[in-house]
Amino acid sequence: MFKRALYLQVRDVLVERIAAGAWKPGAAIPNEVELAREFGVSPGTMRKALDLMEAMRLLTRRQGRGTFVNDPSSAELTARFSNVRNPDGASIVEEVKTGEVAEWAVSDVECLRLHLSKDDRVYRLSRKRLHQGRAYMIEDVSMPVALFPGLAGEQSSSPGLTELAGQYGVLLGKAEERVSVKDAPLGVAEALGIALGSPVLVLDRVVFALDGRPAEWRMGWCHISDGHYLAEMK
Amino acid sequence: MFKRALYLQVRDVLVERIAAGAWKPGAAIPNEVELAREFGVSPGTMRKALDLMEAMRLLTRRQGRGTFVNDPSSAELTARFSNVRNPDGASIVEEVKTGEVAEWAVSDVECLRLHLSKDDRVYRLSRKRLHQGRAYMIEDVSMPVALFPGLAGEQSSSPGLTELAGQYGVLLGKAEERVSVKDAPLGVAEALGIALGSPVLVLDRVVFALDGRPAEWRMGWCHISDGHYLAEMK
DNA sequence: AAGTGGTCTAGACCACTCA
DNA sequence: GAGTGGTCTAGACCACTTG
Repeated sequence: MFKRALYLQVRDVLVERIAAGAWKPGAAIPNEVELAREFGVSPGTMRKALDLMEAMRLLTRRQGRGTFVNDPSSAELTARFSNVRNPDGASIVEEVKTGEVAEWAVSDVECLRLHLSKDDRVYRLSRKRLHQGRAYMIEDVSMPVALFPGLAGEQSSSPGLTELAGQYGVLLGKAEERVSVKDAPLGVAEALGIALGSPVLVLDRVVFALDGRPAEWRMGWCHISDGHYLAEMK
Repeated sequence: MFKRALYLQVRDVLVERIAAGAWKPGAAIPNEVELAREFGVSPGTMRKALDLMEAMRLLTRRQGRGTFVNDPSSAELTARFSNVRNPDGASIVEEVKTGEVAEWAVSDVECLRLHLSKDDRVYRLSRKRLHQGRAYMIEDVSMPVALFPGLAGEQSSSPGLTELAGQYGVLLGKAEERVSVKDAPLGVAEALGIALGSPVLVLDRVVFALDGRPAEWRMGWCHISDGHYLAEMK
């Protein structure tokens, strides 16, 4: 018989509580000893559970103040998966134009990237990112219907992934991005205002939820004259 | 008066012990209670220090067996900073041709990337990476003389950074890589066997030691027909 | 059976924040 | 001064590996 560590069980309950919205972003949660009493575990065990949640970027603890639920749609957490940078290394301050959301049957690539079956469905939309009035990236985005049910009907122009994730109780974990160089096809070249066949960075990214389910697949075609893509490795 | 946490002080001593080679890669270190006794701290404090070192990839602990020093030149730790991948996502099995090592005065870019002063000196070398007999990347590498004193004299064809770091007691931490697209200049095009002006991925990478000092700057020009650069974000 | 790391407990005291 | 998280202690017992 397999016995899951107590601090992991405690963490999972607390994570679920945040995903369900029982504790709102920005709010303080009960202090460590109180939580330990509620769960019937020792303070050390509760502390270890909270340590893990801080590492998952769900909580922020401040000595003398308390423990707070992070806002997943905060600038910091939203920028976490955007690696396009200015020459000086700063994140690009940008304007985003989002197209309409529509529901479709999955394509083969979507099956692969989003770990779906042939008969699953996805929402698709496209975006254009501008910097100083010039388009520098266009994106095709796909999200599983299963994770964001009823998305298409609700809002014609969708907010970003992090806002959606917050609304639907999907907690985001890691992302994987495949970067390559391709010649710009016609639609891309027109949208970015560059010559047909100019080389562009192709950014093929999947964002995963904390439980490992893929939450978003995005193909980006990016033309930055002076900037770069920044990868950090630990 | 500022008091550094005990477990951090303990960790620093242990890290220094590994850097100095007092504990060899692959060897087991004393068990937790013995180490705790030696340092005059409680087992819990020693455990926290060891936890941190495991997160720094310096140690591996195995329940029932013991705690072992990681080999920094192992395949796993060496591949950590190489993000070029095959279409199937696997790391490219490769052959490397390394040029001669020579000592130079720093250039402006080296000053910037390696955090050096105008009058510091660096070792430079170049490499060519082959896959199935074809060159897919050429690299210009610079390393501070201060971190690897006497490198040029010792060996004409240098081993990789991870081996050097092991020899010189430099423990590697994180890396930052700037990725962009450029037209291949003459030397690059010739070396890679592509047309002059073909677009290539430019990989501008700095590897940092655990203490934050830059240990290596590498400019790579990479042409992969079907593969990609893989970035993971946590 | 002996030895290791992994988990869990139940406290104590310190450092910081804020009213 | 009251309340919070951060550190530290000194044990106990469990799960796993090896001889």
